[in-house]
Amino acid sequence: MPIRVIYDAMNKKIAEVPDHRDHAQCSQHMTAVHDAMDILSGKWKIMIIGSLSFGKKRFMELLRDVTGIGAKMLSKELKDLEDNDLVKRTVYDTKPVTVEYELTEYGGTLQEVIGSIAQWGAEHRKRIFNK
Amino acid sequence: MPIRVIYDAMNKKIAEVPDHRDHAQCSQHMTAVHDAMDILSGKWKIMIIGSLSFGKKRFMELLRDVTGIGAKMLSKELKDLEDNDLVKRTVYDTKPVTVEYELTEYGGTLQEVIGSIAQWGAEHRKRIFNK
DNA sequence: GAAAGTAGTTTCCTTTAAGAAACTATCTAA
DNA sequence: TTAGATAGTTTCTTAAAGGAAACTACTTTC
Repeated sequence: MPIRVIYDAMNKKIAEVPDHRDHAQCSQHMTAVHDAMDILSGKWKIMIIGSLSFGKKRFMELLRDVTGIGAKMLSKELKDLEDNDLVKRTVYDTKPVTVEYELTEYGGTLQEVIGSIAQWGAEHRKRIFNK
Repeated sequence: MPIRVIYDAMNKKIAEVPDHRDHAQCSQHMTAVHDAMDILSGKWKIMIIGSLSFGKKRFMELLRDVTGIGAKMLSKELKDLEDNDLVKRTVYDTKPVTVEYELTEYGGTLQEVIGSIAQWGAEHRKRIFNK
């Protein structure tokens, strides 16, 4: 809990109290961060979204594109993304079946966030290398 | 690897080739994301930065503020953040010792990123609840 | 001299994330 | 009829993250 310091008229500290105002604001912020990180954290989700931002992809294409991922992880991550309405899965009744994955419009809104993360990461990398 | 489709003058597909252009661009993007996520991922780092964005804090204060964290994790995460020049640790020669943690100027630059994550997270939460 | 506060560290344990390999089921082309 | 491609699932195993509790070492206050 953040502390709020109370001063008197002479600007002398008279008390420290838990700052519920800041705390409420801060914990709302943290909840929001947590909600987003649930979707962004882990080794693969951002890469999958990144790959899909280039257009529709089939399962096997993603398996090739997203370097290093295995079928199990890909399948699990795609399910998670679908559950969160970020990715749309379409099955075509061809033989053998074709399944296409694409970003939903909502999934597209993540690109801004990812962009902001990437931008900071790029600056950070520069900084580390020029040390 | 993304695929680039080549069309002839009649706009008929004549070939599909691996798109190294997109791939190079994309993988640079991914590296940047990865660099940033190294710092942002995990259960605690963003919360610690969030707490420190309200001002300097001492170890025990952080232990109370960052709900649920234990001393071991806090100590480890603070070291990581210090190593990355995001947090500054100052020891005062009082008895018992006082140690203060604060965001560096560079650490402050993360607030924008975290803000963008939080904003998306807040919208996401609304969306989930209004379903 | 015991209790409580400072700032941690150490040890042991559990949980979660992730990966490798084998397997299912269906279909096509050689 | 056998190999290869589609889109996965299942099982087994390892690696990494995280947590609880006890412990260090020092000092002040009761």
